[in-house]
Amino acid sequence: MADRRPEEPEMSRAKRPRTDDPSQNPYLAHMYEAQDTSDYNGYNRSNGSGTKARTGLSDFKRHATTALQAHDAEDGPNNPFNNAPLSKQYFNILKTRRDLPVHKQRQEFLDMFHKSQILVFVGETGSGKTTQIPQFVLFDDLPHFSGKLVACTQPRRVAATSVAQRVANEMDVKLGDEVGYSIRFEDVSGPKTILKYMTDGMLLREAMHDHNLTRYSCIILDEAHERTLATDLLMGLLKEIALRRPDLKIVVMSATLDAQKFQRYFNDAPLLAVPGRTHPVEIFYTPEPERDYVEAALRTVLQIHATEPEGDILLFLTGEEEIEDACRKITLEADEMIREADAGPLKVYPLYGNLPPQQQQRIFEPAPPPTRPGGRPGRKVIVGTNVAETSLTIDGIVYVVDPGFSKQKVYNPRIRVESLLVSPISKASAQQRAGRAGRTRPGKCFRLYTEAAFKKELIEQTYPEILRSNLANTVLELKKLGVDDLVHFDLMDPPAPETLMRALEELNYLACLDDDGDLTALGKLASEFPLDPSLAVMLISSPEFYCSNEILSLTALLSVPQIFVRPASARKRADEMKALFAHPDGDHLTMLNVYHAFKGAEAQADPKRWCHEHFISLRALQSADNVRQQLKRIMEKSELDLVSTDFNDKDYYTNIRRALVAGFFMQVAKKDPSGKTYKTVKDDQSVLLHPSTVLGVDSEWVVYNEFVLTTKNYVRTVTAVRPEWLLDIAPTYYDLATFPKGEVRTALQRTLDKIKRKQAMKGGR
DNA sequence: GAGCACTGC
Repeated sequence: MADRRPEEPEMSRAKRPRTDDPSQNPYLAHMYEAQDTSDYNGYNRSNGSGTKARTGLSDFKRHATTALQAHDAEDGPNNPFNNAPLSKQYFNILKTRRDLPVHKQRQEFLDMFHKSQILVFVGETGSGKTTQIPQFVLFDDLPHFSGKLVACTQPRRVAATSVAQRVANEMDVKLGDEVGYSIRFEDVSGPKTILKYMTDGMLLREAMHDHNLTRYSCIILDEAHERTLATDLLMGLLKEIALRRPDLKIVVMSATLDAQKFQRYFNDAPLLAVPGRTHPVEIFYTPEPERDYVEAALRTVLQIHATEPEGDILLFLTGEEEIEDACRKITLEADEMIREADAGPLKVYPLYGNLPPQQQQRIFEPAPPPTRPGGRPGRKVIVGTNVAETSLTIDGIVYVVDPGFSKQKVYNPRIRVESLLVSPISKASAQQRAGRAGRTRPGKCFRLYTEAAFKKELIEQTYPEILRSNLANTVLELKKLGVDDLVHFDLMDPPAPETLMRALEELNYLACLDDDGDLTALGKLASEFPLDPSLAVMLISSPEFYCSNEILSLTALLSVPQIFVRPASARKRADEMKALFAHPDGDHLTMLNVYHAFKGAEAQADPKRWCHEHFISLRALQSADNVRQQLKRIMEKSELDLVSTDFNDKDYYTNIRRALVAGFFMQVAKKDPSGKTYKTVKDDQSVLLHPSTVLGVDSEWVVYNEFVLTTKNYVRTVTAVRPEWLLDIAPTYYDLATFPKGEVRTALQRTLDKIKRKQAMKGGR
């Protein structure tokens, strides 16, 4: 395969496009959609046909309006929602809005909206659903007359903010007035707001304090097919709220594939489908399975460059290292092709979440021009992770190379470990990837697997997040949301009973749930924090250990991405810098040292430079600062004291280590007698300390923040603790009467005996 | 001796 000459047009023979009935090809479906030319009831009539100027929407009857009425009101001259004169820009945008596919079905939408409390809306990309449907709702639901709001949820912050801005422009209002958004750390909405875009997690938070979501007259769940944890929980809640609140309207918006599943779930709610506006994408498969998907991907990219007409390439790989490696290799090979075969210039861009935003933006740079006038056209290649599948859309992509893999979170309830695994993608994902080739013009998608594999081996949909996660946090949230009977809570995909049991058990040990499974006072408090239960419990307990200021900082640091930067080109220097902050008792204390140094005068004088010099991520620290502020406000509201032990006190660090145990007593490992490996307590998993640790090998007992499953089982971010603290701080979990027999129990028993002897001596004196 | 896809509160 490696000796294949680039100019050989093999692809047309080996990777044959599908030739079976094209109308059955789901990827070409949009070519065959019924040409809808009906402008029902003359609704699409031209502008200015003698309709009088209308102010406001005073003669609109709620849930009995027509598309025509809304159309007239939109034509101005004044803004129907605030009576201000409409701008020229407004009318320009209005014209383009009326060209969107959803516009044709406005009346159809309203008819269904009137008849049904819950409505499922399916719209492919380019249909305009995210921007238009909420506006259609506004003109009929008239939330401002009842003092309520229409909410539209998004899985991601960027989507919530950018769509809100766009819709504010479309409605000719200032962002934050009639149209606003609400995301973590930022609420741009006010008393005038009638349409609020928000993250699904944010609406879930609101539901915790208002179980009926009474502020809202209509809730639109967008991108429901993504099945985020928050969306799944919201769907379950909304199903219940709908019964308690007949006045609440619910619209669930999704991509086509699983529409019927949503319909069924919502008691056979009516469904409205709107075609998208994309170009056909031709799909090619490999005739034989590929052994090495990275190698095959590189080969395919280079072959496209050599043989296919102008157009940019998007290649999907699984992770940062793989991507950087592939970028290097493609660049090298392309340079050779340019030298030896007069190929056009090729620019390669990596794209993954960890990339600084500035570098992420570079993918939008135009493809390079020909090296000389009249030469072969240039091309850009983007090598990206799944971010390119959902979060980011890049126009101009004509070729997609899809090896069929992505890293996915998996949860093993038996050993209570979440990990990332390179796994085959789903059919839905493959379709989404292919669709990226048809945004600006007809494109091609090269799948590096056989057609038979696609049909038989790929699952239909990626498993929803709720089936792949530790549910401790979810269960706590549900309890706080007033869902007492978890087993009968109607989720679209109920998680495995074992996963639920594990979560309940974990929360019971953390004393967030009592033995009846009811929320305790501690549990209620913990649910107020946007944190995992163990972190929340550690934070809430920290005043008892005289170090809540420090644990507050540490909790924030543990909730953001890795603060230590270690570029491949300067590993040694980075390690030397990290050593400056190292605390002999562990990584938690080391992180705290970094934070304190960062907040010191020298670093604050020029934080960017200081971080760069010390191989610290400024972004991570700034975001930790943000999180810290938010957590601090919640602590103050909950009347939790902010205290510190004097830095010169010998117990300063000891107190912090003891507080760690209060939340992480279930994440403790003990060194094996062999002295090399560790065993997790209770689960008896063999683990190694992650090589990034500052901890020496002489620590008998450690708490760890996370499990990392790669080639070996590692525990990362570890700090030394003493066994007597475990017995003292978490007596229920470390109850030796019920503790599994083994080395760990024997060691704990010895510790207990020692404590008893000491006490006896004291008492005997 | 180094393995964090992505999102969210």
